[in-house]
Amino acid sequence: MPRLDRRAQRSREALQRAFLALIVSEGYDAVSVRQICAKAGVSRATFYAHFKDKADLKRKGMLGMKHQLAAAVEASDGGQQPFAFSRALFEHAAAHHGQHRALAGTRGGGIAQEALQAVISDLVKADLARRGRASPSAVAYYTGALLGVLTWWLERGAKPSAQEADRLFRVLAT
Amino acid sequence: MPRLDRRAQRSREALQRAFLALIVSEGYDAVSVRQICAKAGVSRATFYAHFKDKADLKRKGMLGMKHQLAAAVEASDGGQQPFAFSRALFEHAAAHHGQHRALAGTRGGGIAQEALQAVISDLVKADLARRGRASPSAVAYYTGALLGVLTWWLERGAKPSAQEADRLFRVLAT
DNA sequence: AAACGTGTTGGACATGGTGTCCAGTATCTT
DNA sequence: AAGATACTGGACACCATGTCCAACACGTTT
Repeated sequence: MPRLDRRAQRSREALQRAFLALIVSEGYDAVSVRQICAKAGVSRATFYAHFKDKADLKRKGMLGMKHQLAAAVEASDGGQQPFAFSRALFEHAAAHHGQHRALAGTRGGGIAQEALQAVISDLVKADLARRGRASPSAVAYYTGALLGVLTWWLERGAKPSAQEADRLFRVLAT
Repeated sequence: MPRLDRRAQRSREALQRAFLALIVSEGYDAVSVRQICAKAGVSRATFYAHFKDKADLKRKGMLGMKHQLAAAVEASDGGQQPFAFSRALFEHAAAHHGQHRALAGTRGGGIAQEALQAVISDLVKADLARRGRASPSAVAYYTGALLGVLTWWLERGAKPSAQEADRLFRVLAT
C-alpha cells in the first residue's frame, strides 16, 4: 500500500517540478513561494502542508537527488580502475540534465554544490583510500576537479557525451 | 583629493564590515538590510543611497576582492614554474581570512564561488596557454581543483600555512 | 455504494522586509 | 563662514511569509 495519498503525491511532485523550472528561468533567490504554487497549480496552504519553507523544498529535492545518485553509482561497477564511479556520475547527470543544471548551475546559485560536493567527496575518499592515497588535501583536490569538470560540462549543455566528458576527467586525474 | 566624502566612505565601510560579520554569523540568506544597517550604525536610507539592494552590496564587495586578488597576484612573480600564481592566492586568502571565509565558505552560500572561480579560471587559462596545454576541460579541471583545495583549507581555519597549502596543491597538480 | 478520513482550497490575519521619499540636521569641503 | 553634500528618522505603499480555519473534494476502506 502506498505510503502517500495520490493527491499528496501529485501536489508534491507538481511543486518540485515547478520549483526546478522556476530556478532555471528566474534564479533561486528570485523565486517566491507564491510563484511556485501558481506554477504548480496548487494552493499556498498546501505548500506549507508539505514543506516548511522554500529552503525545505530545496533540501528535500536535493536529498532525492543524492539518493538517486548514490544508487546509480552503486549499481554500476566500473571495475578496479581509479575513479571508477565517475562514469556513472556523468551519465546520471546527462539523464537528469535539467535537474542538475537547475541545482548545480549558476542560475541555482550553486544550491546543490554543497550536496553534490558531499556525495562526490565521499566517493573520492573511498576510492583514494582503496588505493592507499587518501589525504584530506587530495580528497579536496580531486573532488574540486571533478566538480569543476562536471559543472563546466553541464553549463555548456552536456555537449560532448557523458563518456567523453568522463574520459577527459580521467585523463587529467591520472 | 579623495573621490569620496569622508562620511560616505565611513558609511560604506561600516556597511561592508557589518555585512561580512552577519554573513558569518547568520548566513547570507538570513541577513536583512535592516540588520546590516543596525549593526553598521547607519540609517536605512543611507544604505539605499549607496547600494541598490543586498545583492548590489554583495556584488561591490566581491568586485573589491577581485581587484585585490588580481593585484596581489600581479605583484608577485613566482618565476616560471607551473601555477606560479597559486602561492600569492593562498597568501592573500590567509591575510584576508575572515573576508574569504564569509564569501567563499558554506555560510556565505558559496556567494563568492562565482567571482573566485572567474578570477582563478582566467589565471589557470593563461598559465596553461603559456605551456601550450590549454583546453577548456583542463581549465575547468585545474580551476575546480584549486578552488577545492582553497575552500577546504579555509574551512579548516587556514590551518597549515599558506605555503604548505600551496605546496599540497602543486604536488597534486604536477 | 456509502461512510469515513484526509488532502486541498481560498481567504483572512499579523508580522516584517523592501524600496522610496522628504524635510531637517550634521558634517565635510572650499 | 558659506555652500555643498551626506546622514537621519520617520512615513508610505507594496509584497511575501507563515499560520489558521471552515468548507469542500477526493481517495480509501468497509
